[in-house]
Amino acid sequence: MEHHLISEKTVERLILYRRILLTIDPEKQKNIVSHQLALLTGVKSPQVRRDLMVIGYSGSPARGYDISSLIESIGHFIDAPVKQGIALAGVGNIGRAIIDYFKGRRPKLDISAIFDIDPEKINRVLHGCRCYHIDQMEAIIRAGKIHMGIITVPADSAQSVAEHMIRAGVTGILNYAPVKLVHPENIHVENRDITLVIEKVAYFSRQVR
Amino acid sequence: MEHHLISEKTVERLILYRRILLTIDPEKQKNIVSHQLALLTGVKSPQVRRDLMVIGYSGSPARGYDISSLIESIGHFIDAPVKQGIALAGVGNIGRAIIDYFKGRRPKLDISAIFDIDPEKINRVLHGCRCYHIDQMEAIIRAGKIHMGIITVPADSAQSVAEHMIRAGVTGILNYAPVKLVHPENIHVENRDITLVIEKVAYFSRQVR
DNA sequence: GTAAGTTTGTGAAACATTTCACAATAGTTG
DNA sequence: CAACTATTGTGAAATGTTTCACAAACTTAC
Ligand SMILES: NC(=O)c1ccc[n+]([C@@H]2O[C@H](COP(=O)([O-])OP(=O)(O)OC[C@H]3O[C@@H](n4cnc5c(N)ncnc54)[C@H](O)[C@@H]3O)[C@@H](O)[C@H]2O)c1
Ligand SMILES: NC(=O)c1ccc[n+]([C@@H]2O[C@H](COP(=O)([O-])OP(=O)(O)OC[C@H]3O[C@@H](n4cnc5c(N)ncnc54)[C@H](O)[C@@H]3O)[C@@H](O)[C@H]2O)c1
Repeated sequence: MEHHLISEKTVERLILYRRILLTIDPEKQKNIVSHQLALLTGVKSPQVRRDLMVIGYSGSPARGYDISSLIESIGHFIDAPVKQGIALAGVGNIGRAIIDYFKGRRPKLDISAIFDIDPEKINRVLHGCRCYHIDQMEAIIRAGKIHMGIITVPADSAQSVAEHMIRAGVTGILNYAPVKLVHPENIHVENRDITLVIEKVAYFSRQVR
Repeated sequence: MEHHLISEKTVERLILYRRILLTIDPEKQKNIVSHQLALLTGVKSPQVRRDLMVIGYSGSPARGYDISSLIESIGHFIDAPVKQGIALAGVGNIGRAIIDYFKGRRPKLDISAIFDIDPEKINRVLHGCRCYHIDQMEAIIRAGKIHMGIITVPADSAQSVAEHMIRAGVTGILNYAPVKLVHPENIHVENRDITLVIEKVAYFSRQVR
């Protein structure tokens, strides 16, 4: 299978398509046409067709796409072949919200190791996940063959936590701290800076009027 | 003033530039060259220059940009002329994390009205903000001339909450619920879907190896 | 005061992504 | 089974974004 030249945007949309397709009752509807999937996801229909072309999925003219096999094809493309563990550092407000919310939501992904420095949290089990001291992180990530990390520590610890994660073999990081992480360019880093996005939406809310 | 043709990406970067510039001690450094700002923010230097060109800010050859006047120029461009109120609906895990975290962080932006349906929360003051029943939202948004909303309610209430917000005059929405909101196209909607971004980073973490 | 050394500002090129538009194709109907 | 309809798959165009590359401009040093 040949997936390297696929854009981030396409990956995001594929994930979105699957999410929407999963909400459709398979008893009620077996097929979907590009125009309807477009409507449900807020993209244009040629875009939907192009994205599905990218993963080599073919529909049928005049009948559209078979929902269940499309879900499966997207899964083949997007999902890990086996369950993939995720490490999370910083069990504070957002850290806890994410752990709580994400638990059990994607069958192939699991926040399987969480870390903090607060003695109150260490060794306690939160949402079914035991919290370890950050000093144990490298060893546990290595042992668990974990390749993705979520950073929800305060800004001034984020770079150091990222370096430990990368040293232990993490290749994808989701960073909630409002700092630009310095990292090797082969590491995928996604920043979710809440202050930044609030400012952005505030800006556009004023342009619109 | 002429700002309509400015791209979302440029706006995001401008906000980022300002954030970084604000961390520089004005006693120690008065000027900055595009190359350094690029390094600190992780973009390329021609991109920095182009972005500043877009807002009509000029530097000086051989000396770069004056940090304090650049901060001010970005502020002129990005910030509301007066303090702008923000409404937040759904005072649960992420809702509370955002309220708590954002309080006082941007001088021109204030989460000034929060809403829920849980009787335990209504009329209580959380992080200095009184929580009202969602039924009062339209009236309060209208009265407060609020133009931006944050949605952190469960997925099945998100569309209805969005419609109330829009009806009351909101033109920009930051949506954390994992649903595609249906909305008039002049409304700016930004989706922050945590499950989606976790899946995305997990995907790329596997491509990288 | 001029030469050397930087850095900006920006047209133009390169690259990326989206959208158009239509031939090919499958299904449906009489 | 032929005509009609609807939808796919996809080259090509359009649009959007980033990067290059270099003249013009300012600073510094001698
Ligand atoms: N809450 C939000 O909505 C929000 C929004 C934007 C950004 N952020 C960012 O996310 C991060 C966390 O925010 P929060 O509100 O959850 O903060 P928080 O203070 O509630 O949680 C931080 C947690 O990290 C732990 N910690 C501190 N240093 C650590 C280290 N070196 N290693 C491991 N754990 C460590 C603390 O003990 C605490 O449990 C911060 O960087 C913050 O800027 C939060
Ligand atoms: N916690 C996360 O990390 C996370 C991640 C991704 C998405 N989300 C999404 O964010 C939303 C909130 O998540 P959460 O974890 O904070 O959930 P939560 O259950 O902790 O909070 C939801 C809050 O909304 C209130 N609410 C319910 N219906 C309402 C209505 N009609 N009007 C106003 N308030 C109402 C509830 O009383 C509760 O206080 C959900 O849509 C969830 O899917 C959360």
